[in-house]
Amino acid sequence: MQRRQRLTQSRRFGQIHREGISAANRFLVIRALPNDLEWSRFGFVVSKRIGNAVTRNLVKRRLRESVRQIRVKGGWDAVFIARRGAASAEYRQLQRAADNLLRRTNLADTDPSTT
RNA sequence: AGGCAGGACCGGGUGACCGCCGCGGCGGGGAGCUUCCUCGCCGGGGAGGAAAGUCCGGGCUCCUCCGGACAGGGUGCUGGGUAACGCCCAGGCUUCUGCGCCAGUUUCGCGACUGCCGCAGGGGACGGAAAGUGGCACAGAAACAUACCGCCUCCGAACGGGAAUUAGGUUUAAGACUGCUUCGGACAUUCCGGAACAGUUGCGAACCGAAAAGUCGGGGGUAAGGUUGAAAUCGGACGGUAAGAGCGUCCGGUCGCCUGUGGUGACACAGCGACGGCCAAACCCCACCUGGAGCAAGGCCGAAUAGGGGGACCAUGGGCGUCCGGCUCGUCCCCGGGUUGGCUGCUUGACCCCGACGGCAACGUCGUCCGGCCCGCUCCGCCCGCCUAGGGGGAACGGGGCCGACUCCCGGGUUUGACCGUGGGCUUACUGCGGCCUGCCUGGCGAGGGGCUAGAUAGAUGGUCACCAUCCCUCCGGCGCCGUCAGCCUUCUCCAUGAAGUCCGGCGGCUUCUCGAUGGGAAACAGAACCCGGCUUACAGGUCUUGCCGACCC
RNA sequence: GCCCCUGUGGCGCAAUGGUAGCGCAGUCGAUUUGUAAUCGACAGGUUAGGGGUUCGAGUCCCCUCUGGGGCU
Repeated sequence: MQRRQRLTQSRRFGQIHREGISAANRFLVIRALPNDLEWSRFGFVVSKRIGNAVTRNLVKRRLRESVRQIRVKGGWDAVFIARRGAASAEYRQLQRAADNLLRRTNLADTDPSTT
């Protein structure tokens, strides 16, 4: 995932948290808000209650890989928040959970021609 | 083989596809005007032994004008190592466990207990308790200043002893005995009896008449003994004493402004003196160290917003106000601070390995602020050149090579002198040999080789597989072992449908061992965030090595 | 990343180095027709864990763990 696809500003995280739309399942929570760019940006929140530094990094890496594999519409900022079960989940379970949330918030690009 | 303990090390490997973050090179595009942004290709790099906990120590940065002292904090046997440390190494002391030896007590003996010493292994925040303050619950006489009981001694008085008056004393005196004299029995120096005198003893009577032990009170001595307690006034034995006491002796212990010897020192040994409870991870005293904050330190850049300070414009304008004075609002410029964002600090360092030398070890050292020459690289205010390209020249820093000088190290030779060791000698003078220091001369393929080294910033190593190695589980087969069945053979016998043994085969099972193979699973603790040195804590599995125990074989 | 604080019965809190306690909650009994209130009795603790100092540790010292807070 390239740098321009990442959320880096703390102010933007707070704005998305306050004003964005949300959805959740047992592994993840998503909050999303439109931006003015042609591409979408993502942020990942994995709190200390998930585990130690190794498992937190592992969860973030797996989430980035999952979002990279899924085609997403442009023009959105989305924040994924890991819930407690995400530490013990397999990679494929996380990928399915992320895909599920992106479809439910209508962010997934279902048209194969616009990739 | 295996087990235990210590030390050192590793912390899965290879490959494919898709991805991430720096670095170098080349190319395209954009901003822009010499540096950024972005895209593509190529090359190369990318988490640890603890990156962790943040318990110590340093570097680095900022703050205080500079310096000192106090407070506060820390450390605490000695010596060494280190940039430094609360870390490391060596040693000392102490303590625990095991073994051995010796002595004592006890036992018929075996043995048991106590103590000294030695060896091996483990532990120790290990200065000072005769500087002061404080604490030591309960129990106990008593917890550090004394003396409750007890023991000994002295004094006192009521008692007691001792009251129908004891021991004893004085007087009187019955009686007894002895000696001498004398009388009588017929006589007698003998036998019996009587009398006088002297001596001894003394029933009885009269009179006098204590003391000790013991009880109580008081004074003094003593610290042996005393239901306690975690701890009891150096421990044990003998002597000694009125009773006792390190009061004395022997064995042992602790301490010391003491003396001697050894050691750099802690300390040890011997002598002398003393015997003072424990607690300083209670206050404290002594010695030493220590300014505070921390990369979110600090520096730089640009923009926006609100407010602050200064200046200019006030001929003007708005608001308050009847008006004036006055207050407030305005426009422009500058200044510094805060917030936010970006850049920087930002990664090669007291680094690691091998070798040599020094050191028991930890660890240290392995050339030079020197001169000259050459090479490569960078830069240029000089020259040639239109100016680029290029060439020449120069400069400073760094790198490499060669030569010289100096220093160090090592080796050889030699002179003088001092010292040390050893020998000769008349134990004096003197002298032989060796060592060491210093001076001079001279020599050296001598002063080494290799390796690693991330820099993210919502925070980079992942996802999907394949194969190989490690371990575990399940299943199957072979070998092995056990049980059972029938048969062959051998031995015994009471000669049969008996008992025992052995081999092969069939069937069933497998706690363990070995080999092959199917399927499945496991693979730890854990993620750099300025950088190092330690400590502590977590950790699957594996490798090497040392010591001890130890099966089997020779 | 850095700097601090806390941990005691189910809950909230005490305890000078000397027997671990108080209130609420719980259980049983009494009282009441019954419940609440009230009264009486009872039970419940590895003082977060480990090690050390001390005769003796919840307390003093060291290490670890847990929960929480602050800086930005």
